[in-house]
Amino acid sequence: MSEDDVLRQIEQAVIDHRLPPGTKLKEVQLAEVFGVKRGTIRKVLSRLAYSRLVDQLPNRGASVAKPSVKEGRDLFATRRALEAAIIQTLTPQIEKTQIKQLRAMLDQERNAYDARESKLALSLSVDFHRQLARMSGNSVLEEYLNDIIRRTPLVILTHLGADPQNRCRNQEHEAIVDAIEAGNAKKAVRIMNQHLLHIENRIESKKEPARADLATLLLST
Amino acid sequence: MSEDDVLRQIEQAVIDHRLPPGTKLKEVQLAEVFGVKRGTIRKVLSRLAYSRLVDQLPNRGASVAKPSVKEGRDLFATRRALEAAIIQTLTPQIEKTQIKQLRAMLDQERNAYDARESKLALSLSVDFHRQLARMSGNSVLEEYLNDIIRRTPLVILTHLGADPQNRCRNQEHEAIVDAIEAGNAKKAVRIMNQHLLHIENRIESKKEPARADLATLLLST
DNA sequence: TTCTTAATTATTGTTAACAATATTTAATAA
DNA sequence: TTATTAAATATTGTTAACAATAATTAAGAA
Repeated sequence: MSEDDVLRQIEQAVIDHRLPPGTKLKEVQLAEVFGVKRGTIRKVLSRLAYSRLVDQLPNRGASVAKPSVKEGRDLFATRRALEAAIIQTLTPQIEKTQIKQLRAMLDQERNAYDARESKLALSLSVDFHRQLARMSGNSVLEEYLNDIIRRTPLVILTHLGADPQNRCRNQEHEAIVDAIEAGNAKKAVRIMNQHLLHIENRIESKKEPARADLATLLLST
Repeated sequence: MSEDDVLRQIEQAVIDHRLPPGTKLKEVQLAEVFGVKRGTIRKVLSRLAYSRLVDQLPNRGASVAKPSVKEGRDLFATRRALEAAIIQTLTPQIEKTQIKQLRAMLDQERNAYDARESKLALSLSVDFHRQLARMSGNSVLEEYLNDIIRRTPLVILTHLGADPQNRCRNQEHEAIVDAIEAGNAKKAVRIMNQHLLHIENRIESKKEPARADLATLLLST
């Protein structure tokens, strides 16, 4: 199993919340599980740390990251900015064949939904956002959006749990493509913003978990 | 010398174009130069590769990245989107003391310019952009902007050389702060866009260096 | 010469042993 | 008991030797 394989496996385990936030990631243990040397694991862990999926402390190893509510909010706000830029770039230049391709993806997504294939639907829904980024033709926008997309499940999981409500709605995706096809970038951006805010607001409304501030806790009675 | 020190030194060497794009970065050589073990260099190189400052090919080592014209364009377009988001976030929430702080930075910047302290002026000019990001309070926006800022000198150097024209203009920075202070985010964004397009268009106008496509080269006579 | 192949050298990649640090357990004293 | 210290264990970090690959040079054949 290659370094990239190990990376993907751990990433997927985080997304599927088989590895909940805070889980300690021990090097020898992981090396045994995946049948690779410890050096491979060390490289993978530092890559995951770079993309903020794990926290690393010197001499104390790595653990699955626990993004704060603040980080979650900031992540979504940044995502809105990037997705808007993607739509504004894509809309005036999109080709008919690309519209068709997007429609085909939405059909698949809808089918998965209807068939209650929850996991597949989620994955296709993410693919839709990735595909818009790809079609924009701006590789840097694409790169950063993918980065954010990788970080998003951890935020949602940490603060909202695996509630099926915390997902993209298929109709909104369709409305976005409609607006793009009509050449109405502003409208597409507006729907995208609503679309993201729909999830974002659920985080927003959660309180930051009470800081473990001993002084406050003891004096508050 | 620590790992982070080595990273900074190499980064600075790239910015100062003491290490021009394409320069091979050999591990033992670097290890000797900085007086560290090869392992340290290997970690630094993979970090630099992650942030796209160096290219890494399996079994063929690392070299200073040579971003394409396309990548340069994409980078600037993304930067405009992020800087716009930063201004839009910052403008409605900025405090008087922060305005003062920005003004003080601009004074320093102007002084450096007037004193022909070219290198210092450039560095302060970059700090201005960083500071706006910081003040926005969105750590993810800040993180991504810093990423882009790190990549920018390489793009400029590769495609425009060390021409002093390729720099931020102090007056534009002042106009941006004026608009922010007036609570006019739209205007601030407009100026920021012009500001960035001023440099961006110089890349834009350059042709992509003729692809070393042998077939074309041979058949074109 | 010019091309091909082999040998040499240089460079990157991997590994296992060791070192340093953190964590847990056990032992002792109050 | 509880707190404190010491020992044992577990975990991460570093290193130097080795392996694998690439690049260079030398040698030989056309």
